[in-house]
Amino acid sequence: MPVKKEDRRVKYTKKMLKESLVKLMHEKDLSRITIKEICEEADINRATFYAHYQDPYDLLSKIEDDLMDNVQVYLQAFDHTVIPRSDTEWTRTLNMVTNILEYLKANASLCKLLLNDKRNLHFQKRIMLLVYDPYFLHLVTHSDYTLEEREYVYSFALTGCVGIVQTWLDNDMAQSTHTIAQLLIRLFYRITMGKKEQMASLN
Amino acid sequence: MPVKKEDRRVKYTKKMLKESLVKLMHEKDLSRITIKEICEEADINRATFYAHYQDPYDLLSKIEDDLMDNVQVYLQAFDHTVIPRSDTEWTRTLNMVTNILEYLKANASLCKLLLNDKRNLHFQKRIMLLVYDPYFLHLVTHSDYTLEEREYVYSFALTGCVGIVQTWLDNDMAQSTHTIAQLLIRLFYRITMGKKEQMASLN
DNA sequence: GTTGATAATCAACACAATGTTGACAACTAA
DNA sequence: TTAGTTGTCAACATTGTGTTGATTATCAAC
Repeated sequence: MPVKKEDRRVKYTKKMLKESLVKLMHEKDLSRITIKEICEEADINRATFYAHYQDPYDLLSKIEDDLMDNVQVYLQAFDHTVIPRSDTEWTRTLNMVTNILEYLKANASLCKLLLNDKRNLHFQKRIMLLVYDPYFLHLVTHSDYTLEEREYVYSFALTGCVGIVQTWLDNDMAQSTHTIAQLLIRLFYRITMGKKEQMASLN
Repeated sequence: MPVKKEDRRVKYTKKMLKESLVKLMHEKDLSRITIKEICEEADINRATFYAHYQDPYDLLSKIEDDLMDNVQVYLQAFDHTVIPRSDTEWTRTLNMVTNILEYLKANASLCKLLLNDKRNLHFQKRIMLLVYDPYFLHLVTHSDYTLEEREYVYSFALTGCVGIVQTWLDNDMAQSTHTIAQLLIRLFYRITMGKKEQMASLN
């Protein structure tokens, strides 16, 4: 994102403030966290906070951006314009989704904070969109839904996936990433593809 | 909720504070709204605010409760333990969902505020649960999903429905409530029912 | 109606958080 | 090493918070 290289001090300040907010969010709700607290915890002057962020919500959104960037890495190698048809292609899709879930699991503490907040679906959807949005156009053109329906069907499938990941985190990731990845893909396609497209390999 | 009858003054105070918050939320984000502002707008002393609510978030949750109560009315007459099988039963289900959507449409201004906030899925899910939770047990026992899968499938379907309503509100309710209700029911059952249960009447 | 116990409202207070300034210090690139 | 730029911070005025005890409205019982 920042084109120009960041000052060493800025890097330090931002790192400290981010860590501080995450720590505080484990203790209490964001709405009860003050800028003063964040700065005291990070041992950074409050005025410096204002030099970089508007308020705690703004800071949180930057933490979200960081996580998004990391997830993005797993998608770089994945060609989104291919609708899986062969066994090999299904395996590739499954691997990609599994990798992302593995990443969420490895960073469970932060992810639960960001993804599992019942009052904050916004971020969850952003993550899902990262994965599925490039698919959309290709998928719907192969379905038997009417044009008007397609947007809603997509919305259903996308938000549905968010719901699964939320529940998985709620259950402390009791199921394997592979199991969840399979279920995610299976349900997503069960919805987005038309009847004629239902893949035997998914059932 | 309140067993005892409320003082006339209390009714007035709560009404004013709620209206005030809703008005302010049309202007700016909840995180930027202060208790002082709410009270000035409502012309109520700040100390009185504290006598009834903790903070603006608490007040908002009470506004949500009010809306929940209203939606609940549409469900009273509806028997949740029946899985629709006959045409008549499907029509009853469709009517119930349509009625709720009509209510949301009639209160679009408030509903968009509560339901369409991308950062607040919590309330949306509450509404959906109101409708579908009683169904759950009956539905999954008739599906071909494994026991482990059922919780996730349900979560997918429920959250998916939220996504559709959000999108509908985003589109300024361009489609008829009937169209959306049909799609909601169709997709919900397409997911929650097993293959063997797929109803011809829904396609 | 009048009354008296109960409960809600509010003005005023002490304190805590906010947002901004201008002076100083650290960083970078020449 | 140095000059110019940029980041940090102490201190200030302002605004918001949460609580108290005095005051007033409500309502049930008479």
